Amino acid sequence: MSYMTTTTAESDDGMHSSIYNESPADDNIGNGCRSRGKGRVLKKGPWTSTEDGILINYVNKHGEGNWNAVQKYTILSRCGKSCRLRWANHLRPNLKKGAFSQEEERLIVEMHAKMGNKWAQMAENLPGRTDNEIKNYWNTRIKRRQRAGLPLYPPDIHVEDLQWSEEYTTSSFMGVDRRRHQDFLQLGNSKANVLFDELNFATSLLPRASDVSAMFACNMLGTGATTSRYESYMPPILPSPKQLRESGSRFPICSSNIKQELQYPDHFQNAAPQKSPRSCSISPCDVDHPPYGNQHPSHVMISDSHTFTDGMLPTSKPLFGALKLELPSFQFSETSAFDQWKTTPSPPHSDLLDSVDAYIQSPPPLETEESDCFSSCDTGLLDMLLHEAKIKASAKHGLLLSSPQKSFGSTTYTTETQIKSGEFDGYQKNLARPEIPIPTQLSAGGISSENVKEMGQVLEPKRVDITRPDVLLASSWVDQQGCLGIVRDSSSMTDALALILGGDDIGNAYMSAGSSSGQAPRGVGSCAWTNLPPVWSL
DNA sequence: AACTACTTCAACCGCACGTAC
DNA sequence: CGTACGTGCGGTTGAAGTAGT
Repeated sequence: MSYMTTTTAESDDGMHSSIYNESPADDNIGNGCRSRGKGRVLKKGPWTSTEDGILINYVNKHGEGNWNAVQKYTILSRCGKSCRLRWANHLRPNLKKGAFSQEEERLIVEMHAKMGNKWAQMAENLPGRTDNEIKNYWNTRIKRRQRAGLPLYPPDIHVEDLQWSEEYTTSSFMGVDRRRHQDFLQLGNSKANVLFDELNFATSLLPRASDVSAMFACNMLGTGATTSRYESYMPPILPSPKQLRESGSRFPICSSNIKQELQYPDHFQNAAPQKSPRSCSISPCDVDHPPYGNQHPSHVMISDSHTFTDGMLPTSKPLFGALKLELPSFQFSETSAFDQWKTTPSPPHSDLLDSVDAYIQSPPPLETEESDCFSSCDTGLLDMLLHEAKIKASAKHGLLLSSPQKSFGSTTYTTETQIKSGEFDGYQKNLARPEIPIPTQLSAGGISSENVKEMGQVLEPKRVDITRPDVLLASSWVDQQGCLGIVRDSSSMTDALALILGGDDIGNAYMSAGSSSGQAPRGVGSCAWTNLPPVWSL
């Protein structure tokens, strides 16, 4: 960075350089980021690899939290908030980068319907995803929908659901956050009964939380997780880009009858018998593929009349749009700084995106015929039905024995304890990389349980991805073989090394790791990040 | 190739809350 | 009890990238 200079300083991290900010933004230190400590001017703007390394080192040494102390203990001239943000959004282990899978998108839509712009809470339920990521995704989605003149939510999401959930869900169903909890405690009697009902509702959900955890586990497994009942949430068949393009096709609505059978996890169906209108879910065919008929009486149409209130939506304008139909997450986006860690090539999906553009730009006619729906959905629905039956049978045999480690809304579900089936053995062994790339043709062509089983076998050898930074950070070490020529940011990394290598232990370890591979020199940066010894835990 | 429009996303900002003193 | 500080959250911004002309 042009505004970076290095001078000499000392820190207890043994780094002998100081980073000063010559950015013109220096004088614009905001309230939340007051310049403190060592009389430094706090740097703003994009983070460099050097800074990342320093921060990672700090966290490994001192743990998360106490972010303002970063300035004290390192040469990093960033405010605590900035450090926390950087760590949380980009550096912490087990972060999942790349496009959202359809399952994740579905969850986001559903959660947004339930809680509104509670990005942090949503992130808790999307392991590896950050609130910022979800927020960005959602905002993008809204823009798309606005442009396309499409409803924000699939029509299955009831207005009542939103009203209810907006008011209470975050403190009952999705976990008690600080602010809502206070509201909860301060509620007068007028709301107490209602709230008590909701609490019962929420409580009734908890015993079935294993289902939810399984859902998330499946999400994390990223395969559509065919052994999960929640596979039924997935659109059974994705139209090919060509189909989309040529037909201006939409994902049809599945009939409400079928929805009743398939769309609801049991805990949704059973949880609120007196509040059935509040059930809030999305049919398999609806997620991101909104039908365009007004088939549901409570079809949510965001309009200027503020159908949504309480800031449920960030805009009062019509919120419409179609979503891109992306393949399941491929861990790292093309633009991610970490994307070069991936060892498997991204499947081409530009066609798919193109098709979505076409899809967006050519909204289908309003009339949606059921026959259309079934013509597109029928095979998928059969698959779903069959598979649903399988799932239920499997579940009875203890296929999904797990239970969440914490309540639904207050934790990130780990998958380790959730999947006991032998069918998931492969996944269990590779939890560090829960998202398994799905070949385009498979994901786009519909996934049956058998398909995914096969996929699991086929993909098995690739599951251990020791090149992922989060794996590296989470695990203690990756041997030299982990250096696969992956360059995180070779130029800046070189700078980083130049900075870090001040004769300190870290730098030495760093250097030795990078140079001992016995391979032809690729440049220091090319291996440095993959060859990190347990240096970050020094 | 140059320009413009649009999209994406990292980072910032202000505010609210919790905690320590 | 009041204040300062640390942290987390949601909204917003703007740079970089991409697509279209």
